[in-house]
Amino acid sequence: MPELPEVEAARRAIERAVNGCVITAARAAPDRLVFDESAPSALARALVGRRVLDVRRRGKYLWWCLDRAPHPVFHLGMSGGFHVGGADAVHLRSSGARDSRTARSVRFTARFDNGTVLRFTDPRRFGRIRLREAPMEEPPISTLGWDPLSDPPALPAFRRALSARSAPVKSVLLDQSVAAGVGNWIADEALYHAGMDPRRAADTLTAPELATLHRVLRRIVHRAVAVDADSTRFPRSWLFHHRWGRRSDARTSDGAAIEHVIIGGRTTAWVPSRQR
DNA sequence: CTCAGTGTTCAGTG
DNA sequence: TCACTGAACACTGA
Repeated sequence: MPELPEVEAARRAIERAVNGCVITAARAAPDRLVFDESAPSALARALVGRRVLDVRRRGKYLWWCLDRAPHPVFHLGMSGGFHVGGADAVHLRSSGARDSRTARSVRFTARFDNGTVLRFTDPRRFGRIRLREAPMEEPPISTLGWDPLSDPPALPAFRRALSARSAPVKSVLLDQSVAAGVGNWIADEALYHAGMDPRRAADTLTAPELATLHRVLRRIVHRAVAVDADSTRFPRSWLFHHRWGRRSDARTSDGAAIEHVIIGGRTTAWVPSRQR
């Protein structure tokens, strides 16, 4: 799930549930991949007793500003997600295949003094939880480019960034040091609505094309965030609803053929009859 | 059984 | 050094 809109939806849910609350307990599964150099025990130690002053996001990274450093920084990877529950709302150990699968993928749990329980799940374990003294000033967050929601680029900056790159425009959009938070489906969606061939070298785009892409990218992100990243509420006209179908016969809602190519190592859905 | 997948990083190349 | 490409990572579901 996790591109910018999903992470922003998670940020808002967490903020709503626990802003101003004190962490009363924290448990991290022993998992090198997820926690890396911060031992799980160190993570729990740093969090318990701390108050959450703010929940912030930039690109696909989300972090909690506590009343004392270090602060936990989260990345959802390919399959990560937060689950917010009241003291008795979530029974991850109850019966049912789905629940036990979810329970198995819990990598981190925190309890708060208002009874809320927050769980970070990630079956595929590409997600990351790290401690940072000053998240904004340190990698990886300090290396991120502009955020299309909270820090959108002015058109001239957008134009400069793209016209300096010879890689396919799709790859440039996915570059987090350029557009933080843009992921595979948002890049495809933006290029589809901009009528632009994703394989084109970014430095061959004309000024009007760049202006269109700039506008469309912001619109997609805003719309997705406005519905809390609930894809069932994305506009029907979006490529999103059709890109996942069987590759051979995928079509847009009005019948245009969807092709799939690999660009920058990622499957790219596009409509050759509409994108030049 | 095989393959693709809403992401990032790192080694290799030019 | 830089820009770019492709593989690796780990696991699930189609």
